[in-house]
Amino acid sequence: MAVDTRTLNRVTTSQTRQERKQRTRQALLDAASRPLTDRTFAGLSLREVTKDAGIVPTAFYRHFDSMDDLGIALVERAMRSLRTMIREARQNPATYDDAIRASVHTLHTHVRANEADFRFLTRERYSGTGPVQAAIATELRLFASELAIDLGRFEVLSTWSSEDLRMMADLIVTAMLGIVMEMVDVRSPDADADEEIAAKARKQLRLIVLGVTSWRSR
Amino acid sequence: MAVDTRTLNRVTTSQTRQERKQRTRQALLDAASRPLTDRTFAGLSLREVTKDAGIVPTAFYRHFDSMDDLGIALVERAMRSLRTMIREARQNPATYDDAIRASVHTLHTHVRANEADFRFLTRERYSGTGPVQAAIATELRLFASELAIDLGRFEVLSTWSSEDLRMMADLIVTAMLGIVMEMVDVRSPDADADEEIAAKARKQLRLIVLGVTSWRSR
DNA sequence: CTTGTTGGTGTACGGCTGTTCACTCAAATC
DNA sequence: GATTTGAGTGAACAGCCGTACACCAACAAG
Repeated sequence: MAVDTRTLNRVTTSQTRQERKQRTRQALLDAASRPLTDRTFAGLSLREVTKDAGIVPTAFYRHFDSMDDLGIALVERAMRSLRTMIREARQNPATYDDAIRASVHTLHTHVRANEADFRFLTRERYSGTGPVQAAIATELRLFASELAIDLGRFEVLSTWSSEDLRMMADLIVTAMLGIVMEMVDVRSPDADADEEIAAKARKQLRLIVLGVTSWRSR
Repeated sequence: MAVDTRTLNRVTTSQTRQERKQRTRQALLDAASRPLTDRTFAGLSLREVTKDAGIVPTAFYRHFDSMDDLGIALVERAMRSLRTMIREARQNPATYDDAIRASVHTLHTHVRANEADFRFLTRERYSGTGPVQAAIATELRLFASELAIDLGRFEVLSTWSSEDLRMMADLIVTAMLGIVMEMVDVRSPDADADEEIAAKARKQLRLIVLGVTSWRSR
């Protein structure tokens, strides 16, 4: 279970100081990620994390100021997953129905490939107040803004006010985060259950997009 | 800050045993509710709650088997708030646009009147695994089912499959829980900010409803 | 080759945690 | 009026928590 970094470091000779430090830093992040499947970040203890990372509690401070500091590092890592996904989804600006199909497929693939990151984001998003939640809120707001800009590029939406575009983007983000939660909370994820959730996602997006076509602003 | 139940009980003479027990039970629930503004339920300790309730830690077990048990009692209390709201909203089966306006108004009023309950529900909903989250998930699923049935009574939706109705109900519930989160997370809630959020809620619902009118199932 | 830097160690502390146990004493029951 | 019941008490426990401190040993820089 617990990775013995000391042994690991001893056998792998001739590594620069920076390499070693980065390696244990990663070990700390990994050790913190693992239990988040069934517990909140707030429920982690510094001692537990350091033990799993294979270092002594006091050595923690060589890498992070506090657990909150580590938490923010986790947010950044998870957001990198999300941004990678968005970049891929942005590649194919097809028609609406194609875009929906492609987007949901991209979402599904990335969520399954980076379950831990997405679970972390969606779970921690609402869990009370704290630096971690603040960081997530900021990133997600930024993300919704970018989506609003993307939406504005569609012809039907070219006349919409930025406020309305933002409203629509928020609805989409909220709905899709709900979908992510469902995917990530399935106990034994099989292809059938996944397809069912994906179908639901497509329908919800289709419902929203259909609303757009018959929208008359104010 | 901390209510001294002992003193309180001493001055108020001649109370039956049941009354006294219920009174401290309530004190425990209240003491548990208070810190939930800025912390997760999982972050509460038995000792802290009993201290705030004015009893000794060991007396806790006279009322609840565990903190999780208390948590479930909190869920039940919060769901009573939600159900009261729904019952009121169900009273006025007006046309779509009126229904949206009335529903959002009802939502806004009840959330502001029972902030603690709604904050608890929306916050705890996603926070990891546990009996509390399971209880919330069950109640919310039940709630979405009822909404799906209500939706089916509208003429435009009479031909929809129950599966599609459920999909739509889930979208509405998710979107409105997002709205509740926004309301409940505003630091200093003034009328203007509230109206802005309410306007957003109305638009999102309108967008969804508009989608319905131009929906062609499969 | 010497010296300074630094990631990791081990001990120790005070404080908080859930739970046990034997107890009191007032209300409820007989 | 005597007896039972049960909510609340208070001391004690083993265990975990974050963090301060002095120390070591290996790498980096001079």
